[in-house]
Amino acid sequence: MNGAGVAALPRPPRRRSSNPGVPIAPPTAMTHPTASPTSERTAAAIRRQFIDFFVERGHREVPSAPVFPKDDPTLLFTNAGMNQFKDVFLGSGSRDYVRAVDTQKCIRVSGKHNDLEEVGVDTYHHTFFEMLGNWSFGDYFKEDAILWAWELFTKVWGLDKDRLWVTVFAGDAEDGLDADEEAERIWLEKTDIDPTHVLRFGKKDNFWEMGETGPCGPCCEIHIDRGGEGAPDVGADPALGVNAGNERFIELWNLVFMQYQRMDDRSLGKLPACHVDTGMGFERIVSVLQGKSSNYDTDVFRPIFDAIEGASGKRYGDDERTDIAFRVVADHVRAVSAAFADGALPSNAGRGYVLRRLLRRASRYVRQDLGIEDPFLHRIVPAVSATLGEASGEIREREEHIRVLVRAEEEAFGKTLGRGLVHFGELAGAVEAAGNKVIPGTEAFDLYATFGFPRDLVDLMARERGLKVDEEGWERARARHQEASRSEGAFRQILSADETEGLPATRTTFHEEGEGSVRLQSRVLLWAEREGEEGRDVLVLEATPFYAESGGQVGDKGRISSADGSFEFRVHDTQKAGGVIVHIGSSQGRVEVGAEVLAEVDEALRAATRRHHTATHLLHRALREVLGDHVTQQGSYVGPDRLRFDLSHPRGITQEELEEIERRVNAAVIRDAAVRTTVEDLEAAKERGVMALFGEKYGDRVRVVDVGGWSTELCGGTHVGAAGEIGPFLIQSETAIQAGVRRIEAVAGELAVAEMQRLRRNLTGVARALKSSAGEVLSRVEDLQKRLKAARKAEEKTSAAGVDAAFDAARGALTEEDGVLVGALDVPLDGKGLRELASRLKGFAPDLAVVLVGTAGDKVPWIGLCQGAALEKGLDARQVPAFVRGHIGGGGGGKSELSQGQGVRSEGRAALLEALAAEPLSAFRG
RNA sequence: GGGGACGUAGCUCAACUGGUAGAGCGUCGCGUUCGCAACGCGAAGGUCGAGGGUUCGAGCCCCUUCGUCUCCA
Repeated sequence: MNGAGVAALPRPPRRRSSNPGVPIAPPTAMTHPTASPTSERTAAAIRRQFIDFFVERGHREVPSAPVFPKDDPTLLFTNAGMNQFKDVFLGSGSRDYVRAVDTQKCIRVSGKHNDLEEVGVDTYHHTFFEMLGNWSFGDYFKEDAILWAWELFTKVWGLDKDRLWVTVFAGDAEDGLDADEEAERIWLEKTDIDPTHVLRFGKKDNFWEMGETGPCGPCCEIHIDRGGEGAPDVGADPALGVNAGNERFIELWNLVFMQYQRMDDRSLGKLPACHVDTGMGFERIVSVLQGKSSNYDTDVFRPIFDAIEGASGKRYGDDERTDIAFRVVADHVRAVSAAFADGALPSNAGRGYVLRRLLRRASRYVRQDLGIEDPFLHRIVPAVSATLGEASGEIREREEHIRVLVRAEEEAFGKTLGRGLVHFGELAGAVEAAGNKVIPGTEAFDLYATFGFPRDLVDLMARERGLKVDEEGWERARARHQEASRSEGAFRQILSADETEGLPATRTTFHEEGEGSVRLQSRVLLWAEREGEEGRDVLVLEATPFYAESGGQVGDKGRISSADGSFEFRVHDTQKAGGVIVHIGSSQGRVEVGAEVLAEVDEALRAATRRHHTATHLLHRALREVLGDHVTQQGSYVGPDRLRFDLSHPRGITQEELEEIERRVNAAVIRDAAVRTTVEDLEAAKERGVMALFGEKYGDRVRVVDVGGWSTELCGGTHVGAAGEIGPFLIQSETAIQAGVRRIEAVAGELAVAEMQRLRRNLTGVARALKSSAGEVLSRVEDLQKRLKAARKAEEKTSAAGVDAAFDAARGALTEEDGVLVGALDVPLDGKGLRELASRLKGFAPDLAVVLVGTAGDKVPWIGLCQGAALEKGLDARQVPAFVRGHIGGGGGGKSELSQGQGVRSEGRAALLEALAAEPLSAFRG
């Protein structure tokens, strides 16, 4: 996804390699060359000044959205300020304000503008950053946006006009768009900018699109010339100046004017309302205002570097290698701290996997370049919390939780690394043993694909042993792996851009009292069949009683039908697309837009879900009471079939604690307190200590669900009327899902009864099988185990005695032929006994050619033993199987010294022994 | 979602092309010692993650499944 912020992000020098002749100016002399920021120029002050500037101009200050969007699977992380307003731009959602200002926490780990491997290596890439932005939703447009930006830059912050450059859209023939002369005129006529500093650029630089489809429009970028050698008007030079990809001219602010809508067929339509979306990279503006050449030299990072210096004993600025490590650690710990604070967890898939990779990358730099093996990153978390806490209170509040997660990941990485080192040792040893110097690429790649070793680490380890990695082989293996891993596109929008156009937010009635909460007459606004996708048709109504998946509660199921029976829609799932509720399911018959239909939620399922939802609140409360206040919700699932609750807790929950939790929830149910739902101001609710979930985005007016004053929580889900409706509550399992995070699964109501009956059935079944009672099962099993063990022991003893006896008998039964003991023995031993007897015989005489025939049920195990002089005479135990098979079937095999097998026709046993007795050595000859 | 690797004693790991499941650490007992550390001797401890298949025979091969790690998307 693209965003206004893309342009505001530090831009990699695009033409660095292809155009090495471009002189990169040393970014030095600046407007405010102070060594330490004055109080007006601290990062915190700058952030405040931006927000205040726009608040004074009628903007609502809104908090940053979580760093990853909970309800938008198309987006791994929030990567631009506009993400949280996407629904407004699409027209499917609305706000009760038309001007907003904020600083948005963003994470970018991939994409054309950002390569993770570059972060830290240079001095301006980040995975985590803040994006300052002001917004207009159908309110002011180009003139105000441009004039305010100019005022903030030149009047409030006092940036030198001669150093500022502006770009406007030059038009595009393919899209039939003219240049943005309106914006250009505003710059030239209404500001005092040097007219030669206004430049036109094409679609690539100055036309912004949200995605493949959707709102879009021209934009203006404000760049600054940070100075250096050369003429002052070098900015207009396409090879040297603005947008040329150098470090002298950097972009500060992108003002996007949304006025078009890109349709499915790539054509452009007019947007009903025009919006303004701006983005300014916070870390970068701070570096400019503080007169630093790098974002990392500002007080955004200094306290973090102090912490790294304190913990590592190294100093930033001493050495390029350690400097890179400093920047990587600072950046990555910022990113994961923000994500963990919002409720993300490290894992091996999706965004959790990205976070894990960030931690491992940082951890690797710590090991390689700071030379520290012990867990280190978690010690940096407090400094991150101190610097980011200002803009993101949840990081400060959850500092301890973040530390636990970071530390656990570091330790886990240490383990994986250890296993990989062993593997590498074997690999390198094999290469050396073969007298080679090159490690095959495919096998080296295994270290990467299986143990997570980065390429440079493999190279390093190889060099240390005087080896190198086969470059081409590695590349081939990588290409193969990538090919094999490719899968079809995963995410898709529920509704296309064309379908979304003009759809108002759906009115919902599931919170209403009585009938309307599950049954409602309404009009069809959209109905679309999905060719080739069974059960994925979509239906949108004007109003609906269906609850769309949100806050862990699953979407409702049910049916929507017309009165005359000509149309029926089975709803399998309900989802939200912005403010639009989308029913997903399968259609029978046809329906027109505007037709009246009856929407009916499956009440039984809804009732079960309600029980589980209210039970989840009670469980949350009980967990905090029993385990402590560090317990926070990490995620949840509330469905008709069960409830799942993930919580932060550093260790396993004991049986006693689980029982106590279960007791407290059930006690609350028995008290049968009324469940009261109120709608109040978010701030007021927080004031009185209502539990809010981290990472959850709330509007200004929130629903508070209160169960008997015992549990109060912000929640938009559906609940029972009184606690007693929940019925029995039963915890089914408690497991670890991540370090520091436990998962509880439970059921309530009829399902709990069914579950208890199932458990009882199992227990009584076991008791019956043991001819015992439920109460005595345990001691009975313990007793049985004891007896079983004793019986096994006894059996072993008799078997050992049997071997002893057979051994004694064997010595007498064998005859000597040319110095070799030969013979066939009929012994009452099973396979295992035979092997023991064989090993004793081996030690008994150096020269042997003996066949042992045992017995085991209806099978006939046997062993052929041949050693010493017998081998020299050309006898071979490998011949025995064929000889034996002739009499008793089955098979077998082995080596010249010893072969073994089992016959399946015991009736041939006597004949076999007879044949062996007559001519023992024939079994060993071909 | 797809590819790869790993699940063996309380812990860390072995076990050749299928042929008697082992080592180190830890635990327990005995001995040496006033005691401890250390050492010596000995013992206990295993559904080889689970289920199915191939085979005379499976920890090892095949399939399914669960868990963990890892890469790609």
